[in-house]
Amino acid sequence: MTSTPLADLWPTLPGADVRPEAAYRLLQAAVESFAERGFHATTTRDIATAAGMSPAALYIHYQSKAALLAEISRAGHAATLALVRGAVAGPGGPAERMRRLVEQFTAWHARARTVGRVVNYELHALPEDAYAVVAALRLDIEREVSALIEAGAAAGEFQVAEVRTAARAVTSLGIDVSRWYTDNSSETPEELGRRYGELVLRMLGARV
Amino acid sequence: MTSTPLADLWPTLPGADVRPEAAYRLLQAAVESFAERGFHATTTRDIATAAGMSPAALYIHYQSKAALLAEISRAGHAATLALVRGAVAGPGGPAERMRRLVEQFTAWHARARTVGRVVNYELHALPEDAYAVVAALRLDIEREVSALIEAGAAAGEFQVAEVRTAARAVTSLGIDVSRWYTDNSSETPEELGRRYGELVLRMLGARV
DNA sequence: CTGCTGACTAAGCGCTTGCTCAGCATGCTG
DNA sequence: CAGCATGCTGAGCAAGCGCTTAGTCAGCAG
Repeated sequence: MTSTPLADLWPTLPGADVRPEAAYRLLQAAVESFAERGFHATTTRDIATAAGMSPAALYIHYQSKAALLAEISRAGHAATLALVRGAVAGPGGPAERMRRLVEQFTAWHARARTVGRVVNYELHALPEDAYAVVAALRLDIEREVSALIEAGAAAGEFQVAEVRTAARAVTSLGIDVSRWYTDNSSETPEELGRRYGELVLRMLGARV
Repeated sequence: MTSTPLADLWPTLPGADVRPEAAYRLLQAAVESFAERGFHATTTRDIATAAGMSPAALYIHYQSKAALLAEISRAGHAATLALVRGAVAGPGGPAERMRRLVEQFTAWHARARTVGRVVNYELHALPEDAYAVVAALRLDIEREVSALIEAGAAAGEFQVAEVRTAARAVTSLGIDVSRWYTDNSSETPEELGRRYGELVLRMLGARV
């Protein structure tokens, strides 16, 4: 069993209430298969079998294999954006907000690494229209981080030469966690989050 | 045309002298196809056509589609390890060596991003024996970075709470560059390298 | 010229893929 | 009870896959 794939993640999402239990099982099976083998190496038989059904059942709940990927990617990005906005909107100055953002962003990419892998590394397999939706969400995430760094620089809490580069580095660190984090990793997602929060604040020139 | 895929990279590698020109063209075509679409979404017809041959010609120079991937991955990892060792072996104290390492590591992942994508994101498609070879090289890379951070901490040049986590963050930042860097990126690979070098030194608590 | 070699192609084999469809069990409605 | 919708399966189709095979042809030694 992988740890906390989407059971805690999906139901709370706006517009992502996966109604029949069978559809949810298919979604879960697809996330795990796509994360492990990649979209193209996963067959519809893999997904259906993992969900305890025949291949034909998949097409009652989703239009195609690609539609499953699109739904996973959309909901995963929406969840990430919500997490980022929640952290930024909380109390405190830019440094405190940034620490919270990195802690949660990092912990999420460790805990929900299966979803994270699909979300970040299977973009190229998305149909064009689904990609457009997801690209807009990614831009929003980047803008939130950039705005926070800008605010910190303006307040004199951060010293950064280039806001865009710094923002890239911050999101990059978090995203890449979903690539390398495993069950065998010595740190819990929360520990890793705290340590990354510390590293990022120093990177941004905040007095820690 | 993508920028500097392997023309400048391959011939200098130990044990990777791709002799017949046709075999080299196939390798180049495979790198670009795997980077763009992924291993499983790339067909042998794609590769052969891009190299200006019929599908059957591929099997004269390589045993299988997977053998092509294995060769790309092996040589790419060997090149990265050589780059890391070169930077660490150079003159100066830990901070100076680390700056050089990050500058070159980052610039390489931007410049040779097609190779970088295959090397870092297609590991799961490798046959078991090829994976073992590559895993050993990756461990060597991680050890070089960890040792350098340890040396810096011992010399009082770095302040790090956890060496392993810091090493992960350093390599992670560089690797992820190959995911997001494009021809449209506003910074050159070298500019990006210098900026990342600065960020990493601050992250490690060095006085900059 | 002959005989041979190594790089290559046209054709296609056996298999797997994403997806479809006729049919069946179940449970709700009148 | 009939009538019908829902959720699902077994069987299988057309297309495309990695890879093989038989054969062509340029180049070169004798």
